[in-house]
Amino acid sequence: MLYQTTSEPVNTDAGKDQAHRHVTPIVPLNGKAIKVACSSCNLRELCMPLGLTHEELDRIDDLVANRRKVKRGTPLFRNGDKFTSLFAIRTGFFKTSIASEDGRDQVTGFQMAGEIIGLDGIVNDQHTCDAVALEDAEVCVMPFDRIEDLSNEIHALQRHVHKILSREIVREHGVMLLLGSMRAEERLAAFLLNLVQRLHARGFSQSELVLRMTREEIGSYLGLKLETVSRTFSKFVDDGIVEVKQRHVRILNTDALRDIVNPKAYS
Amino acid sequence: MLYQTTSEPVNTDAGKDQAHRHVTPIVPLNGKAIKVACSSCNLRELCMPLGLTHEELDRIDDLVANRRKVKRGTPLFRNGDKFTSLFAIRTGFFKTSIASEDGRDQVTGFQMAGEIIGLDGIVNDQHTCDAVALEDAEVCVMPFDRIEDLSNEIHALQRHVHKILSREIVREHGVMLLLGSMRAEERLAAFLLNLVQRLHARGFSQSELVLRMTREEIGSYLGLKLETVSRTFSKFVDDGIVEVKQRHVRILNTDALRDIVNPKAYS
DNA sequence: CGGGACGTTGACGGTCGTCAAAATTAGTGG
DNA sequence: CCACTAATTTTGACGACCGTCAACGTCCCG
Repeated sequence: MLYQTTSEPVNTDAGKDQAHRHVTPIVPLNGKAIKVACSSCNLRELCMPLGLTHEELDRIDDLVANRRKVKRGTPLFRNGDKFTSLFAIRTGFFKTSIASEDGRDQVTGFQMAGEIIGLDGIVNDQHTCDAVALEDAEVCVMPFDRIEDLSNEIHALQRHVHKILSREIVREHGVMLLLGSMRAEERLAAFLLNLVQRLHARGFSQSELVLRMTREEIGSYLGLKLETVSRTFSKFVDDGIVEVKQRHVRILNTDALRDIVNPKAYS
Repeated sequence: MLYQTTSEPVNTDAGKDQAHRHVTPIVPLNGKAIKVACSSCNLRELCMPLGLTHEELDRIDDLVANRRKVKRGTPLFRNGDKFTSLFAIRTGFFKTSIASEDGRDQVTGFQMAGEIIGLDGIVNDQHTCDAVALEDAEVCVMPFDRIEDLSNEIHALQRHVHKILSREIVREHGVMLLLGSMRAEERLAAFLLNLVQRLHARGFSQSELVLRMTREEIGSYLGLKLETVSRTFSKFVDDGIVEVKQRHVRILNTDALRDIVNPKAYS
């Protein structure tokens, strides 16, 4: 059998069975959360620029106005909401999606700890997508006018903001390639490789992961119907490439997944 | 018949038969192009922030290091090129595309006068897509370090840069929706409506346009094969929605196109 | 005027969407 | 803790949409 019990953790690294457990918990002090401090946050290297001076680090702490908890299934923001802040994910897992007038919707991304969410709102001072927590989450609220003010003084921050925006553009180019030219198996293989790579960068296993989203949400992201996603998972299992037990996935053959994404890549 | 001769202009507005003819020509002075000046450019409202003071406008002129002509079929930049500058399109028409390792490629956008190109290069100081002129073009070269320096002093410019990046993210969300959930007819209808809307914002007709790209390039952008694009055009013609003569398109029924994109939108 | 790029159309097949039913799990309230 | 209901997932059968392959037509440019 794949796992002893389905409720058992999947991650092999002890102490990391819960997603993002390695994040410092917030200790209440007199019933109030202690001061937010990027400078002492162990996700800093993921969301903040490197190479800041000590003084700059202190000032960066002011970026975060407060933190906000978001319960699973609850929106962090919705299409049409006024845009005031970007959000850095401390813990939890989000999806962003847009809806067309006639009710179609498209998941535009899945975001995890250390990633920045809300960039879509800058252009019209209003969010154009929904961001929903797929598990209980906590985010750092960074008012955008503070970001703009501070990035005038800290050049590395200005540069960092530009890079974050540009990175999102490049990421979406990749999704366009996926949606525009890949078949179902290629899409799902690329999706799994991307997820596991990002999780690994956060200290999780390279080969095991827990999907936080439904088959339907995966399908929406990949431009497939949920039945196709399910069938494709089953095919991967038949081929011995992965083991799947509900949302627990173990990758048995990473190279096979890579070959699926890149059929004719010789090296 | 549709047009008297195929070489005749399609745009109904006299004096705008050539795309972007309304752009001020660059007058050579002593064999050298005259000084670049955003402050006197009639595309300013498209690429630059509004509401600048006179003094700020003068400084903005320094953003553009020089201009560069790009011949049809020639790249403005290529994947892997070092990133130094953003480019504002003065005249002409571009496509941007990315290639996967195994040779697939995906057109990620078509850009016209007043639009900014090169945003993908910021994150890793290196371009990640190819930008190729689809007709003879001219761009303003804006070194990105100048942009960053100047946006520290001119708040409206900083804000503007953020909005341009965010706008591109939102645009790509729309493309993802199209690629992920629309059928061929819907995709092509959305494509035509988008193109004609952008052209109209530049003073061209609301109902006629000249495609600067091949069926294959349209197909790559829309996630379709060129035959499907061609067939879908033919269907639109059969249905009396558009007239098509090669790359000349006249939209006869805009509402029908909207209905195709948004099948169940009642109002 | 000739060659090459581009576009159109037809026939056919594969991939994936649709519809349906059943199985498994998760969530809720007693 | 358990029972019950809703949500999610799996699997099958079938068909539509679009990709593939091929042939032909048109346009453009030297």
